[in-house]
Amino acid sequence: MATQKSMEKIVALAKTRGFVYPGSDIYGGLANSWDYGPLGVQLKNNVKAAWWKKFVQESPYNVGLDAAIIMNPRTWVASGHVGGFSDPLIDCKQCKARQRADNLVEDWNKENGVEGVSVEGMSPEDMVAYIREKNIPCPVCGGHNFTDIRKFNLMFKTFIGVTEDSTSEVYLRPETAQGIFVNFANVQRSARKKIPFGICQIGKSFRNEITPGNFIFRTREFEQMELEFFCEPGTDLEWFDYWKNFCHDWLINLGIKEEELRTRDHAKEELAFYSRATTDFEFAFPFTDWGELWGIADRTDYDLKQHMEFSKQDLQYFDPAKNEKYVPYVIEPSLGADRVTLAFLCSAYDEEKIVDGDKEDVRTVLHFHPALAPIKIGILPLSAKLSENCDPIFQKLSKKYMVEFDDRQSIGKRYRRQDEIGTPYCVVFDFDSLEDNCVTIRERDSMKNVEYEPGNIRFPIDKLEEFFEGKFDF
RNA sequence: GCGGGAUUAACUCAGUGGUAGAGUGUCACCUUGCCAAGGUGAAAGUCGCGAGUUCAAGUCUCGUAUCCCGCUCCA
Repeated sequence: MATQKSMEKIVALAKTRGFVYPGSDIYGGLANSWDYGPLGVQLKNNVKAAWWKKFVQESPYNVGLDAAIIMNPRTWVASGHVGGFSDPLIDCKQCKARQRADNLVEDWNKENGVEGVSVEGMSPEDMVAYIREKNIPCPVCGGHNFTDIRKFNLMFKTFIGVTEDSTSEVYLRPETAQGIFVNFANVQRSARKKIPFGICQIGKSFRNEITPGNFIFRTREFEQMELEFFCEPGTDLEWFDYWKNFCHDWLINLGIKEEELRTRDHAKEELAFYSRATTDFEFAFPFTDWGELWGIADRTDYDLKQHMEFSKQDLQYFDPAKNEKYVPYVIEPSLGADRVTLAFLCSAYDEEKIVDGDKEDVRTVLHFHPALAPIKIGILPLSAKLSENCDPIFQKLSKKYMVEFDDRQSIGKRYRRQDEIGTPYCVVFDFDSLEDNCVTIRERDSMKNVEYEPGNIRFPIDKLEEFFEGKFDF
């Protein structure tokens, strides 16, 4: 019987066991920055490797890319981030509520049946003037006393070169996607790809979010795993469904449960300006009902067309079969590496009640898919007297797997510790091992010893590599 | 940016003006022969920071920093 999981417990476990620490901890932290500890980096690397394997290595369509974080600033003009990646925020002086001025105007227009007035073209000054002119009230308290509009650009700015003059101003990328779009022609040509094909990238992105939070769910510095899949216009909706299913299967095969996952199609009004269709996979995070996990968007030919216009380069694809040129459509499944790592952590977390006679006990266990488990095998001598006998086993297995040796305290306590960090197998060297050169292998999920052959739980030490072969594949 | 809360050992917290505490964890030694919490001992805190009041401040006052939660927002 599982007890309830809570974010506090998961965050506490993450810190005590070394998955995730608060960033800059000894200086009192830095808001919403987090550092991955020894187990966390393993876990996240495993998540990224599992994604790369399915989306690049095993894919007949996709290839990989690793583009620079700092790009030519004109990229962000073309993509619309310089102009549009900021929110015009306005505060009500009376009740202190903050809202987006454009939403305020739009909502008021809709309610009052005003048509033909587009907020899109308004400058912040225009919006303030419009709000004053129409006497638009604060939707929270009804007041009319607003501050001026402040624009928060969500892109981090920095400077190239040693002097901070505006000619060398650059941005940290707010999404990895643009690094793919600007390399579309390079990749297509050099990898000799025919449409349909995709380009995958894992990398850091930076957004000056107004409100980050919820542990590593939303941070200002985060890692994305994105695929931009280029296809012929008109086939985009088919491919949209194809990748939707592909993403779904990836999550399920790695242990996310169906009931923790749902899809949500964006309504027409909600769609970003570049998108024709968007579906989110949402995960049942403990801190909220559902949180966005994986956004799959049909970006049409918007991005490539923008870059064609701003760079004056021809990014059309020549289809030799049809003997025609076109700008491909793009399907973009975009996944946050930190976010999905958190989802796997939450999904794996469990507290099991163990009843043994009149003794009752709770075991905290992370039921990671073996491919994701940070430590694959715990190597445990039954008694500390046998520690040295484990050396050859450690040497052999550590060549292939991330293993951990532990001889502290009682064997039961060590099993619990390995359960708590999600180690799927423990190899135990006992006193009989000295005689028969065999060990027992204990399995995390069953808490039972694995049988080598029916009726026999003793494993020859020289057969261990054979046993573990393929056990951690995905 | 606004509002609220918090800040004492690695963690969770107790401590209402008079010598800095507990549990868990960690480490050492012993014990432990297959599913945690047996023994002995140890390390570990200028009580977020700075002023003030007082014979005396973790405790009262003021300021300040940081974190957390909520709101606005999320390409």
